[in-house]
Amino acid sequence: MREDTRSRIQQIALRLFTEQGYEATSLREIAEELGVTKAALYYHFKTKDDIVASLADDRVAEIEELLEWLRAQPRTPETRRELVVRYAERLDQPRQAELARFLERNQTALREHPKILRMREKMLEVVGELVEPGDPLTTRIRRSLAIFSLHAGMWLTQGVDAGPEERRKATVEVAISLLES
Amino acid sequence: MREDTRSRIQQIALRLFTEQGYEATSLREIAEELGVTKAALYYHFKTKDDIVASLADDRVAEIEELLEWLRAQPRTPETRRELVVRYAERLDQPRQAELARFLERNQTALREHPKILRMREKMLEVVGELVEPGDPLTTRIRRSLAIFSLHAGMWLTQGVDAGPEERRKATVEVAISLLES
DNA sequence: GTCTATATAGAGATAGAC
DNA sequence: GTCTATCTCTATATAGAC
Repeated sequence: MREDTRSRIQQIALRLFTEQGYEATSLREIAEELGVTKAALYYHFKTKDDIVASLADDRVAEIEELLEWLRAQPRTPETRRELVVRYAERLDQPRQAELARFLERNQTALREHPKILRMREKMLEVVGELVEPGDPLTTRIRRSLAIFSLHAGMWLTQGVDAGPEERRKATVEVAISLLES
Repeated sequence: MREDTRSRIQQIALRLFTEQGYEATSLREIAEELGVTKAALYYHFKTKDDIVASLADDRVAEIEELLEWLRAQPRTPETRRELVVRYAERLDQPRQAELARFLERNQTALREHPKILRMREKMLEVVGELVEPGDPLTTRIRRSLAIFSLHAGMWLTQGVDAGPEERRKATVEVAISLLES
């Protein structure tokens, strides 16, 4: 039982956008990998932009879910640690990892996309929940960097002689240490 | 006494590539801002790719200079701190800042560009000089993150009620703290 | 060193048949 | 839901005059 075509388009587009870049990937390429013609894509998505929008939606939903959870918790060090762990877990799912990579790597090309702006806002809100108004600037930077480092973590340890699980654990450990002070 | 056209092309291209993305910026736009025709650009640069190459060269040269200095020093905590300070100073020059932003934001579009590959190698070499073979994985991550955080620093503190100098100082402080352990 | 004019290619998108 | 065929636009790049 194969997946519906719409999902397959998203999946292939996501991979190609991530590998080659959004602008550098044509609808022809996507169609070819899917084994259909360009015109077929237009039945499922009104524009190329719509494909991006559908992808960004998934990521925004994930962040919003985390944000909702976060706001329902007391603002304690334990909550912040728990957020980092949850964030890392979500980011560890292959689909979310690829989505995040795509969105990071194509910031410029997508800079004015409404869905991307919304995602950026949501991320700022997450970081906002991690700090108090009176916190020093260095604390703000460190806490933001905690989230940021989860995205960078696997990249930073590439080429190191260690398994993915070990690398993941080390990344989370560093992120958590960035929450202190 | 106006600058030579070649430099002006680089300058305008760098700004547009950074603002809009490499693929999204056409030679027509660059020529228009410069006040000449597309054809004139081709006198100064053989291809669009050549413009990128000339830009990347500047950045690679800067990193290589730092790397040379670094390799001439003893591998001590003091040297690492000094590197972070020097790196931050270089990154604080407007041209290097813009170059770095351009190269970061267009990683995907430029992923196979020889000059970009070279730059990535050089960055890995810098990080390599900051760690010892026996260091734990978390140390590796933290030290890499120190450099990384200098790039992210100003972005992470955007919207915060603090002057650029204060933000810069705080960023360097966090970066240096990441070197410990 | 910059121009006009043009070649060539590929993009996103649509119409209408099946 | 997918096809063929085609429109329109814009891109990189080049030739050759001035």
